[in-house]
Amino acid sequence: MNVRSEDLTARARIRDAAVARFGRDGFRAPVRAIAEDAGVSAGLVIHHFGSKDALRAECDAHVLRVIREEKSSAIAEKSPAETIGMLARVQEYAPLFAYIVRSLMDGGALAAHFVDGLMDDAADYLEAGEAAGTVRGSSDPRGRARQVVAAQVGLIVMAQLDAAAGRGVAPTDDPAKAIDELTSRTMLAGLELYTHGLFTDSRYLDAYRHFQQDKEKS
Amino acid sequence: MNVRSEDLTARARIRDAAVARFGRDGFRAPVRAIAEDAGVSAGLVIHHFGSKDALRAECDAHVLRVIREEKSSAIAEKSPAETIGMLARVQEYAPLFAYIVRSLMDGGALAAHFVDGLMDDAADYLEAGEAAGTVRGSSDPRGRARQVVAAQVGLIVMAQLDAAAGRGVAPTDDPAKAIDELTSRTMLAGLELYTHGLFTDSRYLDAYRHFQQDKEKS
DNA sequence: GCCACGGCTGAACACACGTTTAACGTAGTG
DNA sequence: CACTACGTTAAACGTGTGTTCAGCCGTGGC
Repeated sequence: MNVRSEDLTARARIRDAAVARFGRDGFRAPVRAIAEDAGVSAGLVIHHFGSKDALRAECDAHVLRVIREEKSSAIAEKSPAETIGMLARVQEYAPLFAYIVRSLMDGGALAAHFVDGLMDDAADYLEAGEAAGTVRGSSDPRGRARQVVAAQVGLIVMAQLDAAAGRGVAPTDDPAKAIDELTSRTMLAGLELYTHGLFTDSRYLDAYRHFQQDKEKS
Repeated sequence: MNVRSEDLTARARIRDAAVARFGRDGFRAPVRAIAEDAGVSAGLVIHHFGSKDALRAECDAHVLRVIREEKSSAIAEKSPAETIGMLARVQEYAPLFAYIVRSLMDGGALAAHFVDGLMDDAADYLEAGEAAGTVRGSSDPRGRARQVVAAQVGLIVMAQLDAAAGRGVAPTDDPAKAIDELTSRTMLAGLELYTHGLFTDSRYLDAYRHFQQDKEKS
């Protein structure tokens, strides 16, 4: 955690450099750039990992491992929003967050695992909320968890887009600042939405339920 | 719209082939593949557009143009969900949708414009709903629109991730089917969320409001 | 009929990468 | 000391890919 890069074995230094590079520049970042960051030759990178793809797989595994450690170390009373916010806020984890965002937008395997984890967390958290009486019941808890996580994922992707269009900070550049911008811009609306809902009555919901029933009959 | 590819000028054929290829395989698709799809040589692609990047810019412009036409031709009474659903359902527009999704995950400039458009639509739609009494008031209409669009964007991205992980259909492969899968899996939960909200009371919202007030004082 | 021109092609070029290879140095071991 | 093993490097290799080039072909104008 708090070891200096000098203390790490070359293999670990390459891995960390790769995570940082991939996070900042995306997965098209050249092996040579990663090697330079780690202070080694490009050949050594291949020597240790076999190929660039294998290096990326190792990065995936490493990121996933750190996430799991972080998760298990924190008692499971955190909300998914806090999980994300925490990951981004702690400056030490900024490279990890950037890497995850990249993986998200690349459609990588890690991203699928990551959102699965987010959904599990969200489902647990919502269930706990139900038990505590702060969260409403749902006829589709899994779908609701997906919905909640999707909103977070979408906000991150949109923040990345805004940054590419010259507005705001990219989550892959300065995760902490990006998350701050993001929450300050949508937190109020989001909480209002989650507190009062969007519609004034249940006619849309009823309409969909009837539509579903008709569908089953046919 | 309904012209056969034979009738199009080579330039237009290349453009259409590029949109389709980019949508299916992503922007790393080789120029030669696009050329082959269009039945021309790779050189001609460059001859007409100057460079691959310029070709992509042209594709962006074209997609944006078609979207605008489609939008203006439809009276502005459609919900954002319907806009997306319609885009994907109409099989003719499937390549466009795939292209947009790719642009979304690539962080392209088009994607930023596209979500801007979605947000404008959502804001209009919600405002109309407010006027009609079916949608609640909001203290941050813009933020709410962003929130609603983010949920949609997130669901699309997550569908793409699921497909990459071997679950479900990729929006870039079969947009119509992917959207169907997606709605069947989250529509009920989403409508419940938008109808009743997530929380049983306003304590989270109140807490955030107080937090904001305290922040302003200091 | 001939000329010019623009659409078009196939081959060649240039470059950026991932990967391979041969060699070097150094630490540990008999 | 010799020898092996391993971490490491610089240079070379091969390939995929964007782009350029020289020329072909058909069409319209004089």
